[in-house]
Amino acid sequence: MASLKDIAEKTGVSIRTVNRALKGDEKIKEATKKIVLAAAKELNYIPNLAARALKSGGGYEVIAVINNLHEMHLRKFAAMEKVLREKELLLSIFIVEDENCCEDLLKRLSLSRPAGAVLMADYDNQEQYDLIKGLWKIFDQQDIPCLGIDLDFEGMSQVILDRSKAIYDSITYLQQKGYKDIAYAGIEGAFGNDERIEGYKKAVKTHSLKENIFLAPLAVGDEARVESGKLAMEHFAKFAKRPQAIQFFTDMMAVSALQYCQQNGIKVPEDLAIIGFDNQPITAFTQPPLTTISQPVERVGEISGKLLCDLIKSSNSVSYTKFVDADLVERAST
Amino acid sequence: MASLKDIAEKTGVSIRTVNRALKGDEKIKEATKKIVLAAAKELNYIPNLAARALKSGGGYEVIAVINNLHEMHLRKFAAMEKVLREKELLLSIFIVEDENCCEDLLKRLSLSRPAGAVLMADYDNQEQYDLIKGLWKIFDQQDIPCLGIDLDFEGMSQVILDRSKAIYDSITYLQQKGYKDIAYAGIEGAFGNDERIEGYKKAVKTHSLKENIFLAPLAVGDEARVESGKLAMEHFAKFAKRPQAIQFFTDMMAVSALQYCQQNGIKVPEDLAIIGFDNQPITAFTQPPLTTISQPVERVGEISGKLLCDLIKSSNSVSYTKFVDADLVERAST
DNA sequence: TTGTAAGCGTTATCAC
DNA sequence: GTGATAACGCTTACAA
Repeated sequence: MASLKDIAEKTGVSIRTVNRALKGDEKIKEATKKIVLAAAKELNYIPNLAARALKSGGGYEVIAVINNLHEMHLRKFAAMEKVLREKELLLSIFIVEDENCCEDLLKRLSLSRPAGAVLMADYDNQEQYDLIKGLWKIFDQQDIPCLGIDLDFEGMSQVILDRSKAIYDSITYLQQKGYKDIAYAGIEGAFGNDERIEGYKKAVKTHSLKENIFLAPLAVGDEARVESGKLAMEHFAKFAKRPQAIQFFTDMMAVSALQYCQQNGIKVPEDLAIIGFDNQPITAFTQPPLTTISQPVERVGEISGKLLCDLIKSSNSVSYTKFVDADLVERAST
Repeated sequence: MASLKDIAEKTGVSIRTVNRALKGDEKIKEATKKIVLAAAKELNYIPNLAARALKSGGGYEVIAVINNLHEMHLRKFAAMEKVLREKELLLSIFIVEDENCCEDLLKRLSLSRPAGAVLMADYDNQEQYDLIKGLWKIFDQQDIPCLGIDLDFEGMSQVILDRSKAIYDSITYLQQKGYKDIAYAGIEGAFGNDERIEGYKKAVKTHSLKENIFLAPLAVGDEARVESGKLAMEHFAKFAKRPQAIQFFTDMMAVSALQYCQQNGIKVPEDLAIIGFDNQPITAFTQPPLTTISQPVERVGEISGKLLCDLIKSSNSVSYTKFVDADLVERAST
């Protein structure tokens, strides 16, 4: 593997001059520069980033911390990695397993000091929240620039999906389609539920609708989510008049509601319009295909990558918050 | 940021001794070691990987190459990362974007030379196949131990799901449940289709069944897979007697078939039993829940991690192939 | 058991 | 314009 030294020897100039030629910005005779560049090309010179990082003090990798494995996260990874790669940063992943994760992270950091970190972890309960906040504190203490995605620790830079606006928009969309009695079915205390309710209430107010909210109790896991969809449908069935449209907390709930409708002879969207949240792969293939709210994962990843690069470069401790808009994916359930 | 030098100064011993204490494996007085370790902890010492890599030339990380983003892969990552972490290896991801991936990889390798690599990329067509094989050749040329997961380049070490056995087992299961006319619906030329057919044919022979195979044309993407499920159902509908059970190439196809049945008044499993392949999250919640074949992602990840560690350690160029058994997940569709 | 010192490839400060 | 040379933090042969 050719180094500056090799090029220097080959061309007969000093290492410093080779360096100047390669960097391009410093004063150097055109002729020398040409010769050096030719030699560099011939020797297949590739700069050694480890050496560069050593000299300049900075690490050259970004740790992505993640606990809940979803395709969504991976796609954010992908978009982020693309941005980071351009800045010659590597993306390294750290998977949160259990309550030892803080120790694990410290151990991980003892293997290499990253230039920055992204917390993509999410939480379902207080314990997890505390745990993840602990991870952030470690980065903070170590002065490692850290960006949270869909996380809201005070003082941390973050990229957040604007759930409130997303729901406001979806309710508005339903209202414009002519639906009048529009309900929201969420999950008490789940991450992002409050923001959704906020958007719902705002839309209800703006369009002078009747507020109709059902909250299922918090429970973790896919099965629980499916169960909550059924719970919601059973709740609304108790009343004389069913709502004309329901915005669900999540696709899982919505899909489950769809099944309930199928089993109980409720026609979607004629009798009841349904909107999910997340745009999971299934939703395109349900019966009928589900209208849903799509988190723009690529955009989130890209923005996060860029923001993190800025944080790494600037290294002042200001924290930024960036909101990202969701997209409404219209399908046959509305 | 504390360095060996800082610890040395604080404790009054030489850098070399600090290094020995931290490494642990060399001869050193217990007392000295204790003092040094305490100081290291107090100073929050984190080794500088750049410096280490610079000196020793060798990397401390494993690159995972991936192109098609699926939750499955991520879960393999997770299990693998756990194994690697124990060996003080970092997991770094490299996402394959396009036909420039070979150049990109070379560039990536100029940033850090990894200790090993895992190719988790999969392919749908010849071009992709060639591209990914190109990536492997780069690792091979650079003498970087490389493990393929569900990939079969000659001379490369690999961990492979035993699809043939999986299908043999599922057909046998159907036969033992009393089904007689058991069909296989696959996709011509898709990765793993031949192995599935092999297992199917073997089972047909063993149990003296009637061979009944339908192959949809190859097309890429989820929607295409769903479409092929419908194609398969339409194919089988043409005959006087529908098969009693169908093993599908993939969950997507099976789910689509399930929908077809619902729309056409075919009762599952009474009129027709259906088995998928992959155990995707949806399958637990379809109507009825789908019996499917589960790739033991955790086991695959773990085995891969261990095998890769062995490859890195031994550094001889023998290549290993390890087959992993799939699990049958029995649900209500059979 | 511990210490000295060289060197990995780069960058940057000086002096020429 | 160009070239010595020191330094980044770590590893490792060689001394002591």
